[in-house]
Amino acid sequence: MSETTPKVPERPSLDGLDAAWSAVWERQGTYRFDAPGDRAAVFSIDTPPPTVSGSLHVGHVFSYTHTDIVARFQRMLGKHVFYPMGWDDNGLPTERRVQNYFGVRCDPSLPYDPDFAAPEPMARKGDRPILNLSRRNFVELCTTLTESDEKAFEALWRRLGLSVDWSMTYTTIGSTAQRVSQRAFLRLVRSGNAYQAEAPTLWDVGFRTAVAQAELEDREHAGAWHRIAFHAGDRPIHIETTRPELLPACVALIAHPDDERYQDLFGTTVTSPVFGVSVPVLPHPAAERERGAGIAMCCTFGDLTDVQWWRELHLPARTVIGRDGRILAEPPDGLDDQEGRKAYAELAGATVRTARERVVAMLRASGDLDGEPRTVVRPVKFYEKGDTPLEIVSSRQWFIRSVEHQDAMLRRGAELQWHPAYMKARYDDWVRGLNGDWLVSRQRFYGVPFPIWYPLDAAGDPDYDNPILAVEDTLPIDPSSDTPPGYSADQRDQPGGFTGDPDVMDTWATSSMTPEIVCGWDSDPERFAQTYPMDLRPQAHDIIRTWLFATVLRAELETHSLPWRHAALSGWILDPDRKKMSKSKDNVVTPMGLLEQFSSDAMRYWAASGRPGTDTAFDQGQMKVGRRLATKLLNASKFVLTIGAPADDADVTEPIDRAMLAALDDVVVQATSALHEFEYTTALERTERFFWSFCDDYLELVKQRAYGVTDEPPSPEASSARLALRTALSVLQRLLAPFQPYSTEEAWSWWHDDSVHTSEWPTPAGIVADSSALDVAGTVIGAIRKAKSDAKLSMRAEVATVRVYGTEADLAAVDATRTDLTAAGNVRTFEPHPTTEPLRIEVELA
RNA sequence: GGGCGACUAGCUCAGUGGGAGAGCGCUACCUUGACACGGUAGAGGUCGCAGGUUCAAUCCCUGCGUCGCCCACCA
Repeated sequence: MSETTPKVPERPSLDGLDAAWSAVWERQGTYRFDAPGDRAAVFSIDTPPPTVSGSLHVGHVFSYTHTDIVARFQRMLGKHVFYPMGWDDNGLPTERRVQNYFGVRCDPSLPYDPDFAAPEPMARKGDRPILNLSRRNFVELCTTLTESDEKAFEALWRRLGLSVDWSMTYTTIGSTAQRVSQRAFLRLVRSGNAYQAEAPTLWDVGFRTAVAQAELEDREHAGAWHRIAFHAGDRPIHIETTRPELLPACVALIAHPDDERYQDLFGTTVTSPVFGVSVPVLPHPAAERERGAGIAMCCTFGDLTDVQWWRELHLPARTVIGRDGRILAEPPDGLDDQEGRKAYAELAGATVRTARERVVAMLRASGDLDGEPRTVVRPVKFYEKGDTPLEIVSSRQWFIRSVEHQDAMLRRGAELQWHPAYMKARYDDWVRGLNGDWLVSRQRFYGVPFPIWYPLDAAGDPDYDNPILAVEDTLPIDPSSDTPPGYSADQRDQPGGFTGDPDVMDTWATSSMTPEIVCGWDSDPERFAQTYPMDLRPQAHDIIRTWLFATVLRAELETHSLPWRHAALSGWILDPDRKKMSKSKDNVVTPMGLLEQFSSDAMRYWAASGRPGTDTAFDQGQMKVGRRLATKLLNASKFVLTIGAPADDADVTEPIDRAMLAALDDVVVQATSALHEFEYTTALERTERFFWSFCDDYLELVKQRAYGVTDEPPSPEASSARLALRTALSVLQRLLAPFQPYSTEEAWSWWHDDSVHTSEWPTPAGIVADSSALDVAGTVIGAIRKAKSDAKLSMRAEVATVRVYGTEADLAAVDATRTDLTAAGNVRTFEPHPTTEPLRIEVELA
């Protein structure tokens, strides 16, 4: 670091610092990554690319600050910090936002309109008819909107002071991400780790796409138990169901093998009411005797147990619900009864809800509804971004093998260093509970397409068993517009020609490749060697089962290693009432508004108060405190720097000065070790505590001595104080720099040419000193202050006598700091009284 | 049903096998040559409950309670 003659403003202020210093950092490339040629000298961070579907909220400010604190610490340790930013613009959230924002829908059957111009945003939902767009026009619109969102995101991050290298920014829809994602996928296909299958899959009828196990969530949903009679000859067999509309999809009744009530029925058939379909009664151990009537209606498909029975008992499929969530026009095979077909015709085209009402009416009319439906609220599976309950439909989908890698995943989880450590349990739970391979295809538009085509046979049907894989050199490709090798463009969708895979990949299938994308896995071997495996994955704990798991899986499959050494999980932001921060509230309190109101340093201070993994309350009080700390640092710096320089040959000689520096050494050790463990909260707390006592006690005590009688030349005593003050200030500015980059940079700039953020992290100076000078002086000045406060006097009030009762050591400490105490307390005389008792002070005011 | 975490002052949270802490808020006071976006002092807690281990437990062990979350089940 290069010290200069201090230039301190008349009245330091936080106002304007954010804009001024962000511009300087950008201009000077302060956070630019330069490859050192040595992996050990790099600290690489796998930043979470925030979803671009609206705006960032205070929760983002919270967790991204945590990462930045670590990045700044590592940079000051001398590491070359590899810290890119990404935007997750690919995927459903963007599509939904574009649909709602512009009032449009994608219709892939429409032709591309090259002259299409983006419509004005809708003022209110539904204020004009929905506009249908071709896939390509729709994708272009998605790109337009995300680009403007990303600009706003970057502006916020710069304002917050994230020390990312903005020259390395990536997007998950960008060509690099597409290429990496497609290349990795092709390799998985070749190695057999990706495959396609026609299978029952969880399906969101709102978005009309398959979804993965990881994207499910349970929600409390109101329904009703219906007790319905099947018929074994004249004998009614009652089942209970919450989904009577699936009655025409029933393929069997199932009871537990040991259930005495149904022994005589096993192997026989019964007839469904209304629809008159004959179905077998079968035993299966997954049937629970205690639940409902103890005998279940197995349908195509009501839930995952139905799928299990269908599979294990080799039952037929009777699909009645279409991909749009409506009852199919044609009745399923096996529904042959005339009356039954008539009944079905009344359901065709109806929504699930309407169909349910109609089936119940039919059952009531036929006398097969026993009693009235009993309402019940029970958990139902939803797609986490959807708003209708999931259905299960059979469809052709791509999967990535994960079940067979379970053990390897558990081993990787154990290798990874978790912060906090207990978060590993969530990962283990998830891996152990995997019940199927990862479904990665989505029947959507704005995403990375599968780099795959299928030959069409003479009848024009795709040959799914012999997919045509794209050539890796040509990636990224879009099979809906690019032509596969060996074919010409006019053979598209023609018998004997080819067709492109219509689907796109799940967002996680791309974002699980972020380490490979940013480190140059397939494009920059040199960078890859220097940055991968990465050092840190910071992320929120709610996406352990998705992002974290998927990234570990992909790294295992591609590079047979962990993608990073450490995972740091941050918590959520809660409302002051401890509920998860609500959207409505968040719109009122925007992050940019808060940054403007409190300053970036203040917001960062609040963020730093949330420990890793811990949910934290949104607390403007903490922001005020952070602002106070930043202001205090400016003022204390001004004071120390304007009080005058120590003599050239100055030394820290006074016991109290040495004691202060020794205590600071201790703080440096503690803060450093805490930051190494990602315990930034502890580091800040230790530093801050020292800083306030430095200002309120030490500084007040040595003030008068530091001023000195004359400035030229300063006395050895004055020099000792001045040198100690400057030494401590330098250390404190650096200790606080990761937390409060703006105020520390400002104050540092008053006496240095370089940036505090590229200066060296402080190390202990190795000062050995008896702490009693500082401790005893603190006790004495405390007693003096209390006496004055009790007497409701100014702190400047004169003290006649201070009587000190204490051991020889205590009295010696008082003697050593007598000059400082006399000046700071405005004391006339000290009277030492040797005792063996603990230190006691009597103050006699003048 | 299984698991993880939390429970300490009115609020937000540190903390340690031996003295119960910080900040905010509150009360009173102080404009002292960095700072009123400041300073000084004060009031305020049976450390969720019950057992156990220990010379000693807020801390370790067991059980329970409340809250939050994760996973599973959901005919």
